Amino acid sequence: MTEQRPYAALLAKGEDRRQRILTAAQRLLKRHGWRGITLGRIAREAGVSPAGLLHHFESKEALLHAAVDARDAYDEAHADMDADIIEQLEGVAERFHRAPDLIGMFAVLLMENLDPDDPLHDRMFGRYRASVRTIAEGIRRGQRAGRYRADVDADVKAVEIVAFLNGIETSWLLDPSIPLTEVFKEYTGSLARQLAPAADTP
Amino acid sequence: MTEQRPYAALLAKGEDRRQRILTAAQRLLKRHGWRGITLGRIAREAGVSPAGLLHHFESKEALLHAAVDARDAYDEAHADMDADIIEQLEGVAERFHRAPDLIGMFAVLLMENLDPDDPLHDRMFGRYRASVRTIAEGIRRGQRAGRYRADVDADVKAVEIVAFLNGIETSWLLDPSIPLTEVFKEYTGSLARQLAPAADTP
DNA sequence: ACCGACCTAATGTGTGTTCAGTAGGTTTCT
DNA sequence: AGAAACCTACTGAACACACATTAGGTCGGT
Repeated sequence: MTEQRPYAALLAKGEDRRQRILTAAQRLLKRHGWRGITLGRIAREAGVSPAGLLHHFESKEALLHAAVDARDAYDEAHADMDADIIEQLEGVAERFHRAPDLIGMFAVLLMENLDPDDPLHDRMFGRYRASVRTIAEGIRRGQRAGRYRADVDADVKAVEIVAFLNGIETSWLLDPSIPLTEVFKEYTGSLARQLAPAADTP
Repeated sequence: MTEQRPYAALLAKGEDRRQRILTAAQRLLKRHGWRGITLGRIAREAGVSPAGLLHHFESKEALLHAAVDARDAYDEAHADMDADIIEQLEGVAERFHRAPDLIGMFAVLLMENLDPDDPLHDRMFGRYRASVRTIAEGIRRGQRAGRYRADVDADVKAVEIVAFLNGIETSWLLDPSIPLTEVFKEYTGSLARQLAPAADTP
């Protein structure tokens, strides 16, 4: 595979570089945010000159969007819609370990784009709203099916859940030594007990 | 009170200006973070020139620390140590509304100082650790007193609680229209049910 | 003479971006 | 077949601007 015609090899090299820039950007964005990182630094980590980086991404902002696109693609690939939400939540912790940069980058970017004028504000805001809506919908589905008790306000609970997810992400970024898996298990466990219909509360 | 000797009035004016700079800084920090805001902008909002601002605070970083100092002072004034943690948590929502800038600024600054080289990293990290420790201690105290069931891991639960607090702060900054009070009530309620000893779980 | 509270103007540095220019490979026109 | 035009993947140097900070000055009060 690695022996191709020279031009194809050239293109492959370019694509490889592009990927390296992107992953370097993700790692650095996670740590410093997009205001805290410079094109030069990303370029250096990827082994290119700043101008070389701009050959692949037409501006710093374009690179930023590309990094977020990658996260979107990752999520879309791993979303198992119509599974039980509690089961889904249990799977989230694993994703933290599997794609730490992609996940961690997000919480940082969210905080850097609170203002409507910020470049990613609309994407972030839309994403937040979508998360809450999806989770609320999942709860309601469970309630209709009788799997969850009906006296829980799905919208309020959904906001709580998203808050926990964002918060644990933050804590984990600040202090990677926290017992991530246990905390997830604890939270989803208590969530399950809470949503369970009267009978099987221990 | 406003009619004093001229020199005292001058000093008071200076002190007033300092306060205005500080509160302007807090509001802007909440929205843009300290990397996203310029001295000039803060100065303008406070009605001073950039150089005028630096007359009161010797550098941008000093201003930042002063803003965090204000938050520390606020917290110290409102901490009712040795109250039940769940009751304490219930009071937190109210603080959000009472001092939105002071509170909101914090979550933003936390995210901007993840790296050990960042100027506020040590303060933020120390604060995070202290929060977790305090809450865990509160849970243990309740367990020893028999008010909480003993089979909950206090350290893990404390991490969860802090994550929720940080997360809800984030959500609220992004979307101030969320039902903050209800979400707090929901979370503290489920926490109470979970920590309650066997008998009175509904 | 000295102080606090400022201001305007200049300085210097960091940084995103642009501007040629080089080295190779490919397509197209004659 | 051979040259001209064009492509991708870059680089080094220069540019332009934003922004924190400094220097020096003004003004009123002690």
